[in-house]
Amino acid sequence: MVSERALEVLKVIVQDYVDSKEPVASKTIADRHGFGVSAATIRNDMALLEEEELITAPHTSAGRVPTDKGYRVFVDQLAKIKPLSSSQRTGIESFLSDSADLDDTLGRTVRLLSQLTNQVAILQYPVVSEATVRHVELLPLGAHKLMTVLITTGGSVDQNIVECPRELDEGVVAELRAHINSKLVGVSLADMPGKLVALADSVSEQRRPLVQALADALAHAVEGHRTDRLVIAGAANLVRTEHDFTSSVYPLLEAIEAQVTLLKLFTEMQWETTEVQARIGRENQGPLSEAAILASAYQSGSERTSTVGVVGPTRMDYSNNMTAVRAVARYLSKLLGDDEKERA
Amino acid sequence: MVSERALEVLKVIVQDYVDSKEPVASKTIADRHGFGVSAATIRNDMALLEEEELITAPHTSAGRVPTDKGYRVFVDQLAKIKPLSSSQRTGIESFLSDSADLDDTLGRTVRLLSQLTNQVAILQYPVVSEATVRHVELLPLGAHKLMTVLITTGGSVDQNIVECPRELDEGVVAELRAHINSKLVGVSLADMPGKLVALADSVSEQRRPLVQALADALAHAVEGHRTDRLVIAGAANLVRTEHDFTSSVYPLLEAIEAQVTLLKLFTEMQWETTEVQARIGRENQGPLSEAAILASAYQSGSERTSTVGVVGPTRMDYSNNMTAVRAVARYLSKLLGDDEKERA
DNA sequence: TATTAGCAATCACAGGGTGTGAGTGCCAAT
DNA sequence: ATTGGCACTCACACCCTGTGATTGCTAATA
Repeated sequence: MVSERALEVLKVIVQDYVDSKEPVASKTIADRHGFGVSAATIRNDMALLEEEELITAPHTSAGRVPTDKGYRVFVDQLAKIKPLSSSQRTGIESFLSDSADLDDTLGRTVRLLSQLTNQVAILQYPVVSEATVRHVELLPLGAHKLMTVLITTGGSVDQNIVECPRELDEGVVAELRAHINSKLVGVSLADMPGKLVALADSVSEQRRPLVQALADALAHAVEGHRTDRLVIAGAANLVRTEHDFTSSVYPLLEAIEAQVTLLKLFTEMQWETTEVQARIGRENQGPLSEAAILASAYQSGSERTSTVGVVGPTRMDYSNNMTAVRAVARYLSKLLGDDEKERA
Repeated sequence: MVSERALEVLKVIVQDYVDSKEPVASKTIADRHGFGVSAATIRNDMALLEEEELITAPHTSAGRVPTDKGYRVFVDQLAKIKPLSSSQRTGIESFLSDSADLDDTLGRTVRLLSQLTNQVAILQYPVVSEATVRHVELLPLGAHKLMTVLITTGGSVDQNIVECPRELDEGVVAELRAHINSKLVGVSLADMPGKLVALADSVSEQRRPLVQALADALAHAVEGHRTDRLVIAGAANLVRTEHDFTSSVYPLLEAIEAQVTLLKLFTEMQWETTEVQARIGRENQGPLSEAAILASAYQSGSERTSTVGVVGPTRMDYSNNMTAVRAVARYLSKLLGDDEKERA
């Protein structure tokens, strides 16, 4: 078992190392922090911490560096979530004031988080699967194309383009629009697949091919709606901190761009325990095994939650970044969770 | 003036250097390519090319490397736009088959271009400023929020959220919706600002604050619509080719993410001359001065064109990449330019 | 038992010297 | 105009060494 002081030593090592990027020596600790003990004593504690695999020495005559496990203990037991600095506070508040459209808001938010943390920021799109259909718009694009627009009570808008075999006139389109809306408005997205099948059967033989195509397009929109997407900002920060990764950042950046790995990770996370979760180094498989991910859930509708977070090297300022992630998640909940009133 | 053969030598130097990343020696050229002259002769030509600042020697006993000017001559006079390889052709064709919604199509396309070139691919959103308003939808989000949805004949959809001072019931919303649509449908985006001012004056004193807020939101949508956006894919490729940049890629990646530099560049480009334009190295200011940009215009509506291209190190396979950029631009023109029929 | 001082041992790293080889530049010959 | 020959240059890799930082251990101490 490690002593109380040994844990303090670990804390100091993490903080110093994150700050300086240099392995931390026993002497430095004894000198700079008020432990009131000599370097030799610190060394004994360090030997203990090393036995527990919380720190490691890059080579014989170097100071110590935290291991993944060391960071984990730091995050779980030692890191205090600092209050926001005033500059961070004003940054967030200047965002609160400006309420533009959803895409814009999410884009700004993720860029804000990236700037607050100096890391790559990741934001999962809100998913509102309990939303219902608000309106379906049909929109002719030339003589042979029709655009479907699906608007849901969740506020999302999905567009699809459908090729039409025959020429269309505005009258037919208006008629179809009215018919489709009468059948679909109020239907929940979960029930859409069934209703869409019924839709094609509800029209005359002659119109069936076209309506079938429209139904497919809408089904595609519902499906694409379910499929999560990520908004990413600050990828340049990965390059800036490149030296913190032993291998190339290429596979990491590639994985972030491909999104699938992170989406999987976000889906698997359990939010019962803590507000901000951390995945550190080898706790992640594959290309993320040299990175740390901090993530927090935000309320994106009445029940569903989505995830927002940052990705960076394991050598990052956990306290500061966890604070920022939490603040941004709360901000998003406040902004998007309001809809709850509507359904309550 | 440089001789015909000297130009051939330049061509070989560019090709070899792009391929091997090593400075190209006179002996290598004489050996590997069928010039039928000795290395000494090649050296004379190389001295000539160096005088013209088309190539340069990194140090005394090294081969030669093309300068920015050398790449320029190569691109303008020597690079043949190769036909697409069969794998490239099948890649593009497998995309043509799948027509989903606009965002999805653009996203897929830019990822395709990135894969074809192994560079960062950039796609400017289609802008259709001559579009007119097709429909305006109002959508209550809880008791105090209203979402405006602006649908244009160009097929774009913009959403905005408006805070309402007072409670709203569905009847009022429906009334407003009908009124706003009666005033705005058919108005071109260019005329929108004026019409929106008139809109607020057309309602009763009591409703004016709300309608004014809605008008502002729509104005914001029109404005945001004009503001170009970029879709980016394959940023990881910049990291992969990092060693080709003398300074860090950080400022470059930052500039690409910030978009403004590239948007400015795209706007300034003149498309009368060639189908694919190149901007090489120091021809660009600031963070792009070590990069090369290949870009081509595509038809995004009846008159307006947008731009698609790639960004990479100056040491890139210009022939192949120009081919890919041109092919993708043509594909997009075919896909989006169809609307022309509608207006003809 | 916990702490400390002292000291030998280890090892990364930077600095300096050196040799090698690749490639050029130039000159005289063709 | 082209070529063979040769001296010259210079980056780079290699090795060697000294230095300094830091630890681990041991014996003394509170």
